[in-house]
Amino acid sequence: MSQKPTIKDVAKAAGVSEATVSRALSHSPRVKRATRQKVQAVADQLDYRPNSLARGIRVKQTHTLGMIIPDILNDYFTQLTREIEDAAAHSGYDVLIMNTDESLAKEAHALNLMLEKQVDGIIIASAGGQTDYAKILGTTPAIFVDRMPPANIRTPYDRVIVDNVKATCHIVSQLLAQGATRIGIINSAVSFTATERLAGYHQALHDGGITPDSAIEVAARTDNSNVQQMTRQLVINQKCDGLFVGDNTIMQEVLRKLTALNLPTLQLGGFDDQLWFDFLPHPIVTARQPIKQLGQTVVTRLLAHLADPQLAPQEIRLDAQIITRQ
Amino acid sequence: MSQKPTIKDVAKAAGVSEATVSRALSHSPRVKRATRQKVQAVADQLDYRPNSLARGIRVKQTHTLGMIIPDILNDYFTQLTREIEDAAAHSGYDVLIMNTDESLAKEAHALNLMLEKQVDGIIIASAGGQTDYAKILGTTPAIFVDRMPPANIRTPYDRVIVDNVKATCHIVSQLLAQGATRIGIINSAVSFTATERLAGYHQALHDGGITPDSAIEVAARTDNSNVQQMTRQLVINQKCDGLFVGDNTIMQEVLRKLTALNLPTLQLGGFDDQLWFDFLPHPIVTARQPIKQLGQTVVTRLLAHLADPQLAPQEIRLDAQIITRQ
DNA sequence: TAAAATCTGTAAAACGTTTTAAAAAATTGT
DNA sequence: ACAATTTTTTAAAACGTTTTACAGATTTTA
Repeated sequence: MSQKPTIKDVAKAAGVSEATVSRALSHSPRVKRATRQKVQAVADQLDYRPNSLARGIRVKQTHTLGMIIPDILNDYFTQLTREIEDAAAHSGYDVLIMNTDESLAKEAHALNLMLEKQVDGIIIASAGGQTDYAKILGTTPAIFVDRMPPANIRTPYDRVIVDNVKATCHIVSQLLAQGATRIGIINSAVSFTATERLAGYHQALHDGGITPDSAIEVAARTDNSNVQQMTRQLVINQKCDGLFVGDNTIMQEVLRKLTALNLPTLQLGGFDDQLWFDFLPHPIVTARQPIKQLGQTVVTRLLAHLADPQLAPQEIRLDAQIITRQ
Repeated sequence: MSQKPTIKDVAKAAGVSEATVSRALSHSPRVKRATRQKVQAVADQLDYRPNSLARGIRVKQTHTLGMIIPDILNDYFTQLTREIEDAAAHSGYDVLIMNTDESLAKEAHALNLMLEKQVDGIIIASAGGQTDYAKILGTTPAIFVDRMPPANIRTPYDRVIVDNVKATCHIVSQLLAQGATRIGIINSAVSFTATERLAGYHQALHDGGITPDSAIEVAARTDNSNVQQMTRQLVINQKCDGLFVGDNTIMQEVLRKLTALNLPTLQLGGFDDQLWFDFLPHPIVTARQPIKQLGQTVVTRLLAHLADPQLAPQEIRLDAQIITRQ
């Protein structure tokens, strides 16, 4: 029946004031060694745990960061999340993670929730709409990672992202070097990164002296089962001997189709390396993002903004690592 | 410069008391239509968002559940997390997710944090130590999923879990039916589920009239790179023609070695189905856990306990689905 | 040993909400 | 028109902390 003990209970049991308990437990120098120990003992004995809600309301800080990701089932984002958690924990911050499922409604909900919970700052991998983040966020600091808001939206925030153009250009060039002559591209229809990856693809073709052919440039939604159809279209009808897939999740469906079609000579490239690519019959060329570094950079910058709200926003680009197999 | 608006600001701007604002925004019937609309308008205009910390401290409820998972990179747990988020959202609850990385220290930290944040209930996939959860949790309701505390620890909590014995027995029997005669097992050394899966393995051997051989029963840590060595030991030295792998993560290393060894006739079985198993040269037999149902059950039961703290704890077992390929 | 300085402790205010108790306003019945 | 009732609003208390301003001890200085 006993309710949770409060600081008042501890104070009474230790024969001391609430203020002293507070200070004793937060290792303030303003309490004698002896009393601190007495208070600590009583607190332990009662299993007292300070109510961080009450604390948060008083000190106007929660030591919590919010993180918004569009897809918790996407390996890339779970890895990124883990690195961000680590980096944050290192600085004494906790991370409240919310998954938006690529839905703008859920993203809005998540943002509101985080603001109501008074997170000190927010890390956003955007779901990609025309959201006016500045209006929603108000004075709360934020930072974007991987998925940035569209260019026509004014964002006074930092952005941390991999150089998609450069990386994609490398991958496609590598496919060309491996002998491909006609390389198709299947891109994500929604995400911010798609535009950049398409640019990189074009760059590589240009560097290789190849004229782009819009017939072999397609965009798909990740939940679209006709990715398989598109794959067939490109490799059979259009006779592509190379294929670049611009999205993690889409890659799965492409592989499913390729497995069925059994085309051992197709040159395949994609973004975001997966461990299990090693076990596939097809040697895939990928860009491995420097996820740890991304995570650390994000946290470092966000904390810097917490410390100094005047800090000018900037865009930080990191290089991906190209993985070739065989 | 402007600080976040509080209820007081809204009250002043709307020419009404704070109490009225509170009631207007929470759709209490005790405020006139006209005033509610006026208040709502002012609140919108000021971008007012109630401070849920303050609210939580007053009503002693946060409408938040905590969820503790041992490995955010393990597909099984991310999927489970997602289902739990969905189920919780459906009942108006949010989920605070924390990853323990299989570390008891991190698990303890996560538990404390959640309690301090006053979550209404906690969902635990245990990291597997001798933790006295009842002592830590105090009066906070909790429920275990997948990874339960060891049998020697008294737990007055619900437990939701798949029938590992039965599922493993099915898988191994299937491998036998497919022609395997000597099936080795590589199990996780740490997790709770390992014991049960070993039992299922023995059951299947017994059913098939085969005498177990402890030389081909090994346990590994997921971070242990000599999983590859163990694999070699079993399939080369011990001449196993079948292999059951009791853990998701360990499976990856096994596959790496098998790819190198190139043994097309080996019969392979594992727990937790992965989409990409479809793309592998080896047809793997797996148990697919009813993750959606697990998630829903967990949330339903936990909320039931919130509503009625007297509810007797019980263990709920669900059946896994066996997936055979080719 | 008195004055000054330093430690250690306390009472009360503050944080932003919700809710209780009571007052004010509107509505109803006669 | 006025009492009785019901509806709407408010002032103040409460939630569990931290912190400010102050006071009582203790130590240092001269």
